[in-house]
Amino acid sequence: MATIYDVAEKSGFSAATVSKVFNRYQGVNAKTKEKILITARELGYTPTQSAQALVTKKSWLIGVIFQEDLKQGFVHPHFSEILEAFKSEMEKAGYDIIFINRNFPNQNMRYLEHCRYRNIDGVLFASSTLDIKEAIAINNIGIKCVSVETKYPKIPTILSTNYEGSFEALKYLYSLGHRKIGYLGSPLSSLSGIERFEAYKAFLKEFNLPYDKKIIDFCENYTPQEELERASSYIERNKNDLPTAIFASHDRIAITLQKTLISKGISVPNDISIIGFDDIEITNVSTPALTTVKQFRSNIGIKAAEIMKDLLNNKPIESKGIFRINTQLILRDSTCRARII
Amino acid sequence: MATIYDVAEKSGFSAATVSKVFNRYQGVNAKTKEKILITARELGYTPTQSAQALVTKKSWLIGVIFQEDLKQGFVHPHFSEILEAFKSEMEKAGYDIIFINRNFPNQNMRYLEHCRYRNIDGVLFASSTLDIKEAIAINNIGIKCVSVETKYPKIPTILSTNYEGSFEALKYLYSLGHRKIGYLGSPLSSLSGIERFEAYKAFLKEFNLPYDKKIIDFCENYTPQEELERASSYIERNKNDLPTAIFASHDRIAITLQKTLISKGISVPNDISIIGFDDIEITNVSTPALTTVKQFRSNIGIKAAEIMKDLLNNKPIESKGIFRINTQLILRDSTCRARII
DNA sequence: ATATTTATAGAAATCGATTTCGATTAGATT
DNA sequence: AATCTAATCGAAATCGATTTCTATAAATAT
Repeated sequence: MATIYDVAEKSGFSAATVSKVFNRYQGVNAKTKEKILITARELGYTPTQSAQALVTKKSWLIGVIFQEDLKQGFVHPHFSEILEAFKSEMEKAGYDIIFINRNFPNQNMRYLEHCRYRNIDGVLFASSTLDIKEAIAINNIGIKCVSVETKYPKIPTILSTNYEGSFEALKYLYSLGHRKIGYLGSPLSSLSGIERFEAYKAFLKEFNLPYDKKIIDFCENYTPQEELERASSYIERNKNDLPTAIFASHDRIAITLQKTLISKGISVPNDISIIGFDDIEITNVSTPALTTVKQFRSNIGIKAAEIMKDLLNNKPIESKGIFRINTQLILRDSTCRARII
Repeated sequence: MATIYDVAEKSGFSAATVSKVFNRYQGVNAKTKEKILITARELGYTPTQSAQALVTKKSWLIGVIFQEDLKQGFVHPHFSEILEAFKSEMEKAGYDIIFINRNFPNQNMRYLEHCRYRNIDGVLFASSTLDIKEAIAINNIGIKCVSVETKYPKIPTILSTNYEGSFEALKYLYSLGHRKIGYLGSPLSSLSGIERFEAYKAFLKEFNLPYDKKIIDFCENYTPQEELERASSYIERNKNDLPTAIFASHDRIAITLQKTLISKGISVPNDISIIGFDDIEITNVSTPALTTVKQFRSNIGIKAAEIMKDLLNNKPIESKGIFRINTQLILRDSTCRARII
């Protein structure tokens, strides 16, 4: 592999001048520049990041800390789309994405160490299980941090309008005549889970509907197995007096609920209307297609990238708090007017 | 950030000795080692990869060249799962994954240059649109290469048993009494597409069935729009004399076909049986659930990682040809016995 | 013709590691 | 006590870039 010295020698100039050409300094003669560029091409020379990083202290690397616990990684229908948009935006600015993990063989490397090892410029948190202390530690050594889904102190976070989106969905059910509306939801350990449930409680209050524990349930984690069990037990518990509508606070459990209902001979939406949250791909494939609150995942990723770039360029950002991305209620076939009893 | 010299100074030893401790040399006194390790911990020292790479010529970085054209990236249901398994295996061995892209702002960087820039140790090709020349060029500068889906000269490739899997699916349809079996498929530009269609042709020959152009069609690319158009025109063209079964050579078009049929009042599987290929998540959500040939994506990724590790360790590998991963026919609800006419 | 700017290029130090090879020391052997 | 060995450690070169500051040459002004 050709180095800067090879280019210097062959072109007849010094390494310093070659470097200047590649870093677009002014003060290099046009002919010199051209000659250097030509020999660089001839030799197939590209500056090496490792060597650059040593002196510039910049790796042009953005770490992503991903939910490792679910073993889903890229396959996660929500995060993967956010990440794709984030990656694409950051790449346009010259950054590469790398995944920060903790399974280093030689040493018991934690996230922080991995960041140091790679000289990471910035980190995107896309995990709901990361220890707060670890996030703070990473932020504290000067690495620029942005988060999606989870809020850490002093780290800007992008979130959908969970509250407003949920409220709108519930009002829609109300407008269809539903008065007994159940809730089956995400773990309350996640911020989104909390916000969506807050909306449910506020909705009940505003419309003078009773808070009925029997028709409210939560998962404790995001595993499909548990979701299936919760959906089954939910139906079992209420089989004699089912709600006419259920707000399921994320799509996968909504679909599971819907399938379980149908398998028990309960019609969706005729017997019971269902609204989910997320608008992941399968909502369109399920029968009936699921009415849901769409999250604009690309926008979340793009916004995260914008903030990250501002941080990296030391531009002032609006706040270190929460940035909201709008949601949208998507009407499909899993909801209809409540039957008059 | 603490450097090796900080550790050296504070511990009272030289940088050379500190380095030896971190690189598990023999020939360092146990007490010395302990003292150095302790001060390293106190100072929060982690060796910096950029500096290591400069002398060791090893980046511990594996590049992934991904299908950029579809703009799907991580969201791709097939590649993302392969990639997840590959990444996980490589990380266990101490490598990090990075995405090789071609949109560098400062220079018109191509894949090869990006690899040089990052000093990549190995590359996984997971793209069906990469120019062969670019792949060869990367391989030629000594970067270890492995590919999935697409075969490049001298680069080991992992592929599912497309032929056998397709053949088995077709034989299954035959065993259900189907004699007029259509084919709606992937672009013939992809190796998988070719192999699946080869199986179809061989099947027709072996069972003495006619090759009927009217019930055979291919997409030219993988866009959902085109798939919808093809599915519609396929049905339109054959509406007076539909096949009793169709082998759709990837799941998404199978689902599209199925939905289109149902929307026209044609029952799946009663009027027409459908088998797909891939077993992506949505096959289970669609109604009826899709019978399909499952690809073991994790196994593909794991195998790719194994070969990559062997290459990186300069172990001899079995071949530079194609490694096959078995498929499995998954029976669901989109197939049934042909009606007796 | 001389003095003064202005452009341009390079010498050398530096970044943070690794690695070779020689120096030193302690321990064993005679 | 002298010699030899083995263990341990460090000086210094090196990797491939960047960046500062100085030197030189050319252009301009006096």
